[in-house]
Amino acid sequence: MAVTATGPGRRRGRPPKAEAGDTKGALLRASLALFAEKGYEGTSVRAIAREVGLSESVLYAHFDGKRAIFEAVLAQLGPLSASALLDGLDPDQTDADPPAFIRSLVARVMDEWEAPEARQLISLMTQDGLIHDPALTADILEAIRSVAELFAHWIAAGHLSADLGSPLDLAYALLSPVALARVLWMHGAAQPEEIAAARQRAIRHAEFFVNAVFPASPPGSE
Amino acid sequence: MAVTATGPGRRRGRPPKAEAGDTKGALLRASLALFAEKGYEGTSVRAIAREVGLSESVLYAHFDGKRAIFEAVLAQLGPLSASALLDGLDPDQTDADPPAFIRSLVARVMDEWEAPEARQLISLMTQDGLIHDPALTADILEAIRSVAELFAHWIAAGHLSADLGSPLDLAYALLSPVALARVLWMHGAAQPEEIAAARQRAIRHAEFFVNAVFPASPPGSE
DNA sequence: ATTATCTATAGATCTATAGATAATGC
DNA sequence: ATTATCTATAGATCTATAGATAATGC
Repeated sequence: MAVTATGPGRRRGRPPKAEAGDTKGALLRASLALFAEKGYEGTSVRAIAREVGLSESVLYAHFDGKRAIFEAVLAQLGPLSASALLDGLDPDQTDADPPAFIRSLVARVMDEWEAPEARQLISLMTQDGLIHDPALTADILEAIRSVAELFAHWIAAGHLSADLGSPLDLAYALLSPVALARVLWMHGAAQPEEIAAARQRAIRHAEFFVNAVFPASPPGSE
Repeated sequence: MAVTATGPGRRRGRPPKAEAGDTKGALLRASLALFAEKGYEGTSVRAIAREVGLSESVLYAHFDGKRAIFEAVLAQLGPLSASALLDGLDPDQTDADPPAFIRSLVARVMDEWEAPEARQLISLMTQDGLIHDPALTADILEAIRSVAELFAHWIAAGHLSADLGSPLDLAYALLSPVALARVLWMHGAAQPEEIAAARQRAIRHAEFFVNAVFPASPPGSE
């Protein structure tokens, strides 16, 4: 009924250099968007090809098959996910004002998670059971552990009491509400208000945490 | 090659009452398990039928189609999900010892979430983007709000300081780490150790929270 | 010669329906 | 007559491959 492929599509052989374009990159981007929206099984090779405006078989020229492009999408996002919470961290600076450090840490991760690719990654994970992949939850625990070390350091330096809980307890109490805000609201199709609300939730949590954990810290001192 | 349907399967017409069984219930249970494991698109009507040991078309006798059985599965689990956090709550008792109430609340929800159906529900949600359904996140916020009222009450009654954050901040700080433990580790295929670890995380968090929020509460006083 | 696209198609699988058959309950 | 099952099949869709075609780069 509808003229799906308007006209003859495209000339038959290799396209002239002028209109070449980054087909492989386009396939990856389109695949991420579709897998994030519809899940792995819900996305057909045909749909990916249609999205980039090429024939289905072009995917097989660039990848071994459907599974291979899914894995290429994940591999491409792996580094983004590992973008360490604590990269380029100056120990002296963290000691100067732990509450300020915590506030800026949370603000920074929420910034990162706002990017479309980061949000599509969340949708991908909550679309295909990836969120229950032991490798992933191990990564999450690893991130929490690295922040736990920071708390251990602060306790040793006398910035905060050891009576509230272990460093891991503290790190989990700080980070898991931020992570839940990400999982629930920072998904691929999230509207700007949803994203803003998630950010607000995380920021407010950081504020609560600082109030509850650090003795007498002035809330808006910086 | 393999003799998939051994022999003629089953006699042709309506089965005698003796071997009747709860076909509809069996279809729902099998569907929940498969949707939770493989997702909606990853599950075929054929697979569901094979799981209950009947022909594919029997599903169409009980449901309008694949989508209809998915929705029936969800409808069946709705009440379980809404199993209110605070059902049958005695205001006097909650006032007597808020820390004890919080500890038992967290222990209680972790008990509920340990049930196979509750875990399959989590897998279902993280398999099909349901976790981003506005209706669901609204439900979650509603549960948090109901606990926030409790905190408001405790603040008014002088059990805790109003300086740490709003009642909603407190409720989110208490519940979201428990919810994240559920989402990450209390899935359909979770091993006993994983479930135990999630439970432990939640319990430890409750302990931390009580320590951080209530002035000088004896940890193991009950 | 190689690369990047195309068309055409094989073969599998999927949802859904039609129609047969046998037990049940009135 | 109604209900619960079966077999058979239609028609859609899916992944993947084969082989043609045209531009590129040596």
